[in-house]
Amino acid sequence: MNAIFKALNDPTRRAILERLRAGPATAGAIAEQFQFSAPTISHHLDLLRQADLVTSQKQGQFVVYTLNMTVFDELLGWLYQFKF
Amino acid sequence: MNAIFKALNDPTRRAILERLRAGPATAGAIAEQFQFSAPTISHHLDLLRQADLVTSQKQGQFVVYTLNMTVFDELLGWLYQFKF
DNA sequence: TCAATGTTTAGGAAAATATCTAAATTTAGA
DNA sequence: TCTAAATTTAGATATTTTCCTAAACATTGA
Repeated sequence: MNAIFKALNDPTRRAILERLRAGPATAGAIAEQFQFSAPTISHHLDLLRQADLVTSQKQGQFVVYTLNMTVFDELLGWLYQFKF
Repeated sequence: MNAIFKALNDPTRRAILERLRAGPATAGAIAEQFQFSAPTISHHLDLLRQADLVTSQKQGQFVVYTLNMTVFDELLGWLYQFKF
């Protein structure tokens, strides 16, 4: 839970998640959309992966990142305790 | 949105929210449940209030904090974009 | 009015975070 | 095999965050 909220507590990382809604993308393609350096984006992706919000698969020299929806269920479960 | 995720990115603050599920409580009553000093808890409550996750009313020398559920809807809305 | 109680504000120290550049690693392809 | 491209790792710095103690503020009630 800690890792999830930590990962979500950054506008760039949330924007990356929103980008991945459109489908998987390579680290480079993701980095292009932001003004930050590739290492900075790589670090953000690492935090998202630590929270299991994304998965990554190496494809040749590329690394493809994919949104992992299952973690959102855990988050929704936490939030719903406040609704009822 | 930023303020909400910032407020939720701390285990003590999340515990405070869970405490308030049981009903409103004074700053002092909340502080008693944790090992931290009163000023520290006061600061956490301030961040929760900035995110509008709680409201506060002064009642005499006490300040009563109440969970504000309406913000959770905003959060749920953000999360649901990933589900569909 | 004065002392006690509840809470917040101020100021500061230690730890965590976000960012950068430079360097290392891995793979593709000439 | 060598070079170029994609990505990550390492190391450094600036900012933010969390926590503390001391002080200030506000309210109650003797």
